[in-house]
Amino acid sequence: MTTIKEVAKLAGVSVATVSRALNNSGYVSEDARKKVEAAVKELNFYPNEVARSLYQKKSKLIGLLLPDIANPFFPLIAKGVEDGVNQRGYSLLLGNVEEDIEKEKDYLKIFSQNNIAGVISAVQGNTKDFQNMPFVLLDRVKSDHDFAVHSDDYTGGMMAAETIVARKPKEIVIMVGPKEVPSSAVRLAGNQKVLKESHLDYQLFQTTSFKLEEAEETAEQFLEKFPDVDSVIASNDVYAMAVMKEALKRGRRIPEDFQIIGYDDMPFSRMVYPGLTTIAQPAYEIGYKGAELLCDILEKGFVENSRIQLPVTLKIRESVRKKDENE
Amino acid sequence: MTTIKEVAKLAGVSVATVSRALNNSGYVSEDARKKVEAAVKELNFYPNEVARSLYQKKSKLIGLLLPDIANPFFPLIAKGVEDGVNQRGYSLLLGNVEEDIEKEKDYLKIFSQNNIAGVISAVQGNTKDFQNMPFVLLDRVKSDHDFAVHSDDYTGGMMAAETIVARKPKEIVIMVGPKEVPSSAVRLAGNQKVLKESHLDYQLFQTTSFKLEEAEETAEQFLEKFPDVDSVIASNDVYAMAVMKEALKRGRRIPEDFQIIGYDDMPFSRMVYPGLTTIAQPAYEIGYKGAELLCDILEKGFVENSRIQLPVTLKIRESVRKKDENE
DNA sequence: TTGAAAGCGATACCAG
DNA sequence: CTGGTATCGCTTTCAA
Repeated sequence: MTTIKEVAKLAGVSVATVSRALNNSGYVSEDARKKVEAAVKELNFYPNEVARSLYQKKSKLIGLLLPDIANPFFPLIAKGVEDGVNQRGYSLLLGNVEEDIEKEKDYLKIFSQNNIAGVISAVQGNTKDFQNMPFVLLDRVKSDHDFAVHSDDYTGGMMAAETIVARKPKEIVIMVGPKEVPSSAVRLAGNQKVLKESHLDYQLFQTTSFKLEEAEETAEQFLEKFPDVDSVIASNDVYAMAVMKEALKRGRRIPEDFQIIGYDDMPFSRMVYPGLTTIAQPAYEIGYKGAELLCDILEKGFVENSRIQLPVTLKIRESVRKKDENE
Repeated sequence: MTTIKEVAKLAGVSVATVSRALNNSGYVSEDARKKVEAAVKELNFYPNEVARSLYQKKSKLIGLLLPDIANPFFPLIAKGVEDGVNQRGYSLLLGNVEEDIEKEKDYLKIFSQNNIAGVISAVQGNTKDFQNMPFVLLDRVKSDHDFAVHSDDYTGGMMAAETIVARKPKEIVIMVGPKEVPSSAVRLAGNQKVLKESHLDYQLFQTTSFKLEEAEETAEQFLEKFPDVDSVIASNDVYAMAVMKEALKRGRRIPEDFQIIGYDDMPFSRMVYPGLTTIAQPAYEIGYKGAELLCDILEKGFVENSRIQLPVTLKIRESVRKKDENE
């Protein structure tokens, strides 16, 4: 790697001048600038970020904390975050923490050791651990005063329930996401509001995780417990797909005598047969907006909207019946 | 952040002694060591990686280049890589390059600017661009002398074909992955060897991408071109699922009059109905082994096996017919 | 407008 | 065994 010193020598100026020319800071004569530019080009020079970061006490790196990169919802978020931070000249240090508090702390330490500029987290850990690092929370957001980007879970919950209500449900079961995940509770509230207003009965099935590995077993338990359920509001698309498969295996016809709606709209939800009806969260946008929000905080030091809520959309596919036109 | 200087002051020794104590390098008296440890604990000190990295010209970061993090095969690889490098004290700088040469170059530059220790890449770019960075290639491996971890594509190709051959195929079509991806050609060779030895006819359908977004359109074209195909060897699971859905939409019954085998065994392949029969690549292990290989190179400077080939396994699910027992 | 020099925080050489 | 100091590559005073 060539250094600023070599550039200075070739250009016949001091390293200070090179630095100023490169950063457009302070005065640099047109003549000096040209000489520097020529030298930079000739030597194919690009600055060492580590040295810059040491002096500035701030790197061009942003830490990304994810609960489970194998869950297809998060790669999309990651992609959005990556594009967002790249746009502003930052790169990502990856931290897949698997809902493990210790691992999260380890990563936060590593981030800090690397003079990270900020953290973007989709993990519902203790924000106290972030210490002085600026951070933005994604998706799983506590309802306090943090900077955050999330989607409209309450409306999403209502939309899911309305979709079912409008389709002659006989026996409704709501599959509720893990208690620790704040958005689960909000979605449930949305579900319940609609169901109560429609005076429809429903039952609850509490899950303990969003983990891929547990989906199939949970789906089995679910249908074991509610063998006659005909309308399911699932906790997310992964679990909806598992339930759908289990129902199909048991000979239920979808959507004729078994209908189901998921949540998230993963890339695969439209690729299965029958296509999964679901509430689409704008995962990529959540990531992208989160990145923008953090970069704004980092650069401007303040920000107009510290909480960004993104709309969800209903994707009707084949896993629910035709709408009851009499409604 | 507290620095080594503050630790030295509190411990009543020099920074040099603190450094030696922390790194177990050089001589440190028991007494001095204790004082340092006490001070470290009291101040909750941990070393700044940026400073260390500047001096050593090598950070504890490893760059990870991925073609498409939204493709469910790669998050698994990423998880394996992450666990593998974590184990050895490294962290990951993420680079999702989307099969874009320029983006790959940009990332390589960023990696270099951050004194990256090495690169793990699942992208088939030009290894010349890696310059002096040690690197390990995953999965999509050119057949030259690079360090690499990949799975046994030839055997995988044979297994896929054998699976079809043993199940009374009527009209076979092989969906061939993108020409630029080396493993596609190897798998095809494996397919063809088996098919030729069985004296079975087959047709080829060339795809141009592994991208999720193009799967559905490709699946449509595929069935448009081969409306009567009854046995498909797909290029990967994503495309297999898309074809499966398209076939189901067209009223084909799976597996009675349409059978299909995929490649990869993504997490979702077993969660769809009917379950997708496929050749499982050990994605997590590929990542993990790749990480180990790179760390060995970095630490030992050499390595016994520079190319690691992992076995693939056949996962029979419901998307193919019962085996013809007369074979 | 320029350059010399003092950091940033850690490592490692070398003299004591 | 220990501590002073040069060094890594870059930024930023400050004096000229």
